[in-house]
Amino acid sequence: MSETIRQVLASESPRPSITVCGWVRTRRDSKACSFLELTDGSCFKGLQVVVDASLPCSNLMPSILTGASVQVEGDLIPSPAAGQRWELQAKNVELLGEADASYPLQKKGHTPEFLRTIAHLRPRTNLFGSVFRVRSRMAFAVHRFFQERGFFYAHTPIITSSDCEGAGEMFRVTTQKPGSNAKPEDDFFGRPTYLTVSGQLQGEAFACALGNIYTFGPTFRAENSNTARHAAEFWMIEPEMAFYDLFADMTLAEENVRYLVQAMMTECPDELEFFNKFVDKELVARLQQTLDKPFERISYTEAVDLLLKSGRSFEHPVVWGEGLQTEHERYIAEEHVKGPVTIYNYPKVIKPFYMRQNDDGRTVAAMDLLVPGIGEIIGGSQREERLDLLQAAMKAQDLDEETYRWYVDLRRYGSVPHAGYGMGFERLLMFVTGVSNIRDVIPFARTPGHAPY
RNA sequence: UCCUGAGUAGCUCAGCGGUAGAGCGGGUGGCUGUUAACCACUAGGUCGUAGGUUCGAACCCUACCUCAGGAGCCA
Repeated sequence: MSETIRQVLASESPRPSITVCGWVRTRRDSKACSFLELTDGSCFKGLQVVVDASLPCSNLMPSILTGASVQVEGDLIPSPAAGQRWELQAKNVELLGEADASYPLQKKGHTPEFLRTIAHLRPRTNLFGSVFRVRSRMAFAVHRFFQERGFFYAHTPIITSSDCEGAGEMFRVTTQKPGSNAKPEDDFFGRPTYLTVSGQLQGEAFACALGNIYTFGPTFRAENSNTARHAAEFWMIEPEMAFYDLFADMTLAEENVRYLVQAMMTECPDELEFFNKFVDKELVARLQQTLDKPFERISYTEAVDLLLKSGRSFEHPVVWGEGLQTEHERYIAEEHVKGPVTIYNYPKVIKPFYMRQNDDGRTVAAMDLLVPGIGEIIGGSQREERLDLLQAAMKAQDLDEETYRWYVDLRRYGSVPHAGYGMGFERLLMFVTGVSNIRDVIPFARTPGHAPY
């Protein structure tokens, strides 16, 4: 049975006769021996394998090029040379799978853009191996955060007939043939159905039964968005809490981000060091500051004021009642606050019907958590729990109450104050790794005109 | 979808009207307990696609395709 390189490198003492499998990162030949740098994805570091030229298997060396897969049997000994603590003195090397000179991954000089074109091979690189190990760790940390706080994991549907208003264009789900004129009533579900853009509405039903719940699953948006921060398929974390108001919601969101940053720093030190060195030299400082300093909170109205008083000329004018533009959000997070900031109480005219109306009559209890470099990483709100006000908001936004009957029922029977938010998992990963394009934190990214794998 | 920029060797790029170049990667030889090893030689290109201008186009013009950055939409 072979061991992972992660296990081997953690050894406290030399160990005879172990077996390791992996891919050759590079081979260097010397007079008396060859050096293989072996990685198996189990950790950031590779294992140096030394193959003595006198071994029968050394005649394999010329065919062991970068990318080849091998199984090595040998003794783990302290490395006599600088650069690594342990090395594997090979007794036998078996070539499992050759990689010829056309193997696209070389020892240096690859751009993320090129690696995107070989998404099936890029996890073998330092950068993407690190990203996807971190992705796994962070996903587990998300569950831990909520489970430690007594939240229940709710599986809201992927196929849905309800449009979570304001969340964006939806992908249609149908079994009808292309070009068919069949009515929705004749389709598989007897009504138009879509891939979910949010589990929030169903999440509210579960929060109003189990108390605190969260969802964590794939989400789909058919927007023709071509930016470094948008994907057509992404993973979203959506907690929903009964008896929470907006401020409790914001506090949980802040703790959530901080917990995950802490997890990144304590659980992925090798990857963090690599990202800080090669991807974003400010990363560690920025993450540390996220832990050290409390997040600021600024109301939308205060935000508009400080933008107007900033003396900065923005491309888009700052007007109360209109959405904050990216340049405005960036100014607030990156220059004014210089750290994570939550903006809350937005004008109701720019927000969806389910957000709770404030007493001023013109704002709703909504919040966005912005982080430097990424922008919005969390968007949430306290939900409108008052039946009459919810119905009025639906009417004002021209929504058919019949479609949302079950949702309105939650206000009809034992309605309670409740709140929740959505956190973009990939945006979180961008924040904790410093990787600047969402396509590089998803294994096989889906964006407009692009789903080749 | 809009704006801007870029597509030249397997990869990263130089060349910007007059014989297609370098580094890395590959091959051969040398040297060496090496560390993105090193030295020498060598193979490798419809210069994104299609038109056009010109005696002559990788280079100038037009359209299209692809990618990137910014914007909108949002997580």
